[in-house]
Amino acid sequence: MLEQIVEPLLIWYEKNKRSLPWRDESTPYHVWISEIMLQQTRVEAVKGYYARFIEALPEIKDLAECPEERLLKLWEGLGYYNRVKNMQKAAREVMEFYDGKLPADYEKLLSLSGIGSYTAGAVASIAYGISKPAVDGNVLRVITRITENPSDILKQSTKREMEKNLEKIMPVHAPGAFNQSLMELGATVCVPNGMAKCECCPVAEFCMARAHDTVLEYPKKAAKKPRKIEEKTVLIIQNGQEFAIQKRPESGLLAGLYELPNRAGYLTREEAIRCVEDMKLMPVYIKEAGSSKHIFSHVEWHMKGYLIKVASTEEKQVGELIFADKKNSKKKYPIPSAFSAYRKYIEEDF
DNA sequence: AAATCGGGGCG
DNA sequence: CGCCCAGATTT
Repeated sequence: MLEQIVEPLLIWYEKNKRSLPWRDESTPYHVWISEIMLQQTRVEAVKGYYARFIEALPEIKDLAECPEERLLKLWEGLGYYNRVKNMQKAAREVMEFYDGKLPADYEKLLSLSGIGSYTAGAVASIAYGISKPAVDGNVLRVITRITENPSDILKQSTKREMEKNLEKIMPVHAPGAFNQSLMELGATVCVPNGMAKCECCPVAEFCMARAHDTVLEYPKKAAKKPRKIEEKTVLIIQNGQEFAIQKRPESGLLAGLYELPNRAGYLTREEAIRCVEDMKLMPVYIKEAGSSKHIFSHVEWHMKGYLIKVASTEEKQVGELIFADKKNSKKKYPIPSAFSAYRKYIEEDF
């Protein structure tokens, strides 16, 4: 039954596919980089990062050898930073075990760091013409609508089932185009939030949800839990033309990136001053620097800031703190956008 | 199976 | 403000 969608989708895709940077030269490396960047990230957001990344690191070898600081800087703002760390780890595995070339084998791809069933399927099918599905959120939405499948698409079991079923109908002559046609349809026609453009859909005649007018009910998803809220006090510590930053832990949220010094909870002025003194610095001025909020997937930071000037010191490093120059710090240190509300205090024009 | 891990765009 | 995005890994 579902097999009926294959030919219409391939024909539709050939005529309607968007021109995207990573479709110009679908080398395995290019497909890989784009697929990792596109995980949980919109096409429009990826475009700029992709071009810059390929230019900076044109080959797997370059990625394998890139210093972490530079790598994180190339990724700054894309989020999910483990993606790029795993990618480098995989690049090193490829250099060591596969002669610097991504293996043309689904299981071997799957074994590399950061490559799960979706990315393995995407690289295998698009770059190597291997007949494996690539099931992402688009595909889950499209197929559950066509088949009126009531399964919760957030469950791993649903995704596995979908992969099993799609594998049966994969066209061996064009697996990459077929996978991309499903994603393209999901991204441009069978879009989420009740905005589906069924009048443009090449497979509308096969769509059960369309027939029964239940498109709005799919895909089914379990309700998600509310985010945890964390209150923080951000300290903008100024030493002449320098300000203090520190490196975050190597694991967990925003691992390995740089941040403004901060403490849990909302501190009073006195507590903030005391806090800076405990860093072996001498505060000479304090002013409130406003509130801000940053929302992550599963936690919210509610922040209040203090701008604190300290008595001049020549030290560049005081305990955990690094005093960075206003001019070059922006180029050098990856500082996530969670702190963007306070960025103005630490940049040149302030 | 559930929790963790970013950031931005859009209704 | 909540939803969703060409998901993977850890617990």
